[in-house]
Amino acid sequence: MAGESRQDAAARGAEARIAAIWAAVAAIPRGEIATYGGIAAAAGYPRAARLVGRALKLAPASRRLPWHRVVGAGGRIAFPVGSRLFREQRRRLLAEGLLVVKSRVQPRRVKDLDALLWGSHR
DNA sequence: GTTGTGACATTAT
DNA sequence: CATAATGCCACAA
Repeated sequence: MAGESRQDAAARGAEARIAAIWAAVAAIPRGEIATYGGIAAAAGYPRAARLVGRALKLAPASRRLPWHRVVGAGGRIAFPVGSRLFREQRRRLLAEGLLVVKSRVQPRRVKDLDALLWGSHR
């Protein structure tokens, strides 16, 4: 029987990786973020961060992936500051209650502890 | 088959 | 903070 070539196997493997990455991205909870490296590791391919970027670029819009929740190391948005995609990602993150300052997503932090302890109560 | 590039990361300088 | 060097995977020229 016709065995598959190495290239065929490689292509098949690539599809599996892409699918695993899409699944990992889809699993990011609303209001939270993950890094490219983290997604790669979660998908079972540590140190393949670049693959994540490629997978997202190839993802069809119909997939409705929360791609905006994927950021670079240290919470950095991976697009050039001011570019169309940069603004789009920042807008979506802000819409989920995340704070974005200078191309960087700020760590989740209690907004106003005083209010939580004293103010909102009555 | 080699080279350059990319929605990246990590470490060193 | 910026650069450079490596590692990683896929793809185009």
